[in-house]
Amino acid sequence: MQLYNTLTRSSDEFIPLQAGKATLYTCGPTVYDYAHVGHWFTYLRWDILVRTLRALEYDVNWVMNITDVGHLVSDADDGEDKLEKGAQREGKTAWEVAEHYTQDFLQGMQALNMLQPTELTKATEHIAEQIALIQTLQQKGYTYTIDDGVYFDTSKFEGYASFARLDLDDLQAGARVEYNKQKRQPSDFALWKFSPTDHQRDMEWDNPFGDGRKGFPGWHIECSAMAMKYLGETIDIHAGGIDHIPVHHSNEIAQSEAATGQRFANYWLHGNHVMVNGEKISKSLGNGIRLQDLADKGVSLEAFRLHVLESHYRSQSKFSWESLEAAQNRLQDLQAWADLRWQAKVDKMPQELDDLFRSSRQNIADALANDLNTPLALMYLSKLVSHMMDIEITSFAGTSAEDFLKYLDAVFGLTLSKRPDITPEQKQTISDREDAREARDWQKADELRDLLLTSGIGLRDTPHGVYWYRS
RNA sequence: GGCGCCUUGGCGGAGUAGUUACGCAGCGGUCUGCAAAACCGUGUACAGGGGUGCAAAUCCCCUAGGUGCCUCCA
Repeated sequence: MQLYNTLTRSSDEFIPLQAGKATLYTCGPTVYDYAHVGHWFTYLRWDILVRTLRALEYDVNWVMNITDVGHLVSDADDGEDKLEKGAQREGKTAWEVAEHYTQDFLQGMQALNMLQPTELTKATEHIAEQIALIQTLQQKGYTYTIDDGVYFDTSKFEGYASFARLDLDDLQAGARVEYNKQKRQPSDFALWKFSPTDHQRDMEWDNPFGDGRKGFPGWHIECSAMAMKYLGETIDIHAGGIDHIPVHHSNEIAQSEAATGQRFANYWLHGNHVMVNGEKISKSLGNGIRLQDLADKGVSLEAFRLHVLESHYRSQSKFSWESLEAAQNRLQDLQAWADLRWQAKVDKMPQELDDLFRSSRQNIADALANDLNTPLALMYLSKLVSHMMDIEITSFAGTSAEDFLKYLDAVFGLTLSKRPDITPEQKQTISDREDAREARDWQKADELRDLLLTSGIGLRDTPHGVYWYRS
C-alpha cells in the first residue's frame, strides 16, 4: 500500500513494524461542542483507512482519543480550557459538558456506520500516564517550570522545526503578541498547567510539579501518552487534520521522541479541510453544519459518506447541498443496482461478467491501496454498475454478486449487501400487475404499482422486463 | 511579514506527458399504456502568458486569482 507521508513529503510504500499488523493512532474530537461536517469528513477518511488496511488483511490496532480536558483556548495565563469554557457557557460542570458531547460524538460515529476503534481513550482517564511522561521529560532535561506550568523547551529537541518545515527564526520575528513572557521560545508549549488561584476549576488533579497547586495536562501530552501506552513507543501510522502539522503533531513528535529516543510514528497522514462557500468551517463564521442539519434537510448519512468518498482526503474538498444531492442520487442508483441481486434470472453470472467483477474489485482495491484514492475507486464501481444496468441487468447472481457487495460495504462502509429481498406478497403483487398490464387493465396495474410504492418499493419497466427497487 | 497548497466542462471531482475518468445536472433522439427507467447521441474542460519535449491538464518560469498555516482548530 502506498501512503503519502508528511514526514517524507512523498508517497511511500507502507511497511509496518510487524508484518501483517498495523498500529494506528488518529486524533479524535475535543468534546466541548458538537462536531460539524468538517470533523466528520476527517473521521470518515480514517474510517476508510482502517477499512482499506483490513481489506489488505492487516490486523489493525487503532486508538482514537477523546480530548476531554486541557485543550487550551490560548496561551493566555487564564488557565481556561475549552471544557471549562463550554461549562461556563452552559451552566454545567466541565465533566457534564464532556460527557454530553462525548455521547453525541459516539452516536454520530454509529449513525455514520463508522468502525469502532480498538481503543477509544479519554484524556481524563490517563492523567497518571501523562504525569509519568512529563516526569521522564523533566529527568531528561527537556522541560522548565514557570509561574503557570511546566513547559517543553523546543530548543532542546533537535529537529523540532523539520516536521512542519518551520522557520523558527521567522516564527519568532513574525509572531504576534506574545502573551507569556516567561516562555523561552514562542514554539515552547505547556505540558502541565497549574490551576488558577482566583477560581476553582472543575477538572484538576494533584501533581508532583509545583508547589502543591493542583493542575491539568496540556493538550499535546495526552496523545503521546495514550498512543505509547496502547501502541508502543513507535507506531506505524499517525493520522489527523492538516492543521495539526505545525503545532500539535510537531509537539507530539518532540515530546515523544525526546522521552523515548525512538521514532514516534513512521507514517503521518493528514486530511485536508472541507470548505463551505469557499471558507473553512469555524465557529466564528457560523457555518458549522452538523449531522442533525443533514437529517433536517432529508440527506441520508450514507449519502454524506458517499459524498466524502467522492473527494480525495488530501485535497481541499468543498461542501455544498448541491453536491450532497448529487451524492444522494448516486447512492440511490447504487442501491437500485444492489437490489438487482434478488431479481436475477440466472443462478450464476456468465463467465464474462464474473471476470468483469473480478477485475473491478481489483481496480477498486488498487485505487484504495494507492493512498486511498476513493474517487477513482468509485469510478470503477460506477463503470461496472452502468455496464450492468445496460446489458446484464438480469445477471447479478450467485455468490460472486453477494461477495462483491460485501466487499464494497467492507471498504466503503456502505450497506449495499444488507438490503433485503422483498416479501412473497410483494412479489405476487408485481406478478399481478404484470398480468393486469398483459390484459391492458391500466387502472388496476397502476393501483398495484401505487400499493407497492406505499411500502417503499418502486417499479421500473425496462426492455428486460420489470424490476423493483427500494426507494 | 514568513512558510505552503490550489486553480480541470453548469456543479462536484480523478488524472504527473500520449487512451471517453467518473458522478450529478442539461440538451436532442429512440423506446414506452402512463410515470419512471433504460438506450443512442451530445458539450471544442484543463486560470492567463511564455518555455522544454515528437507530444503537456500533467514538467519549468512569470502573471492573476483563491486558499491554508504561522494563534485554538478536522
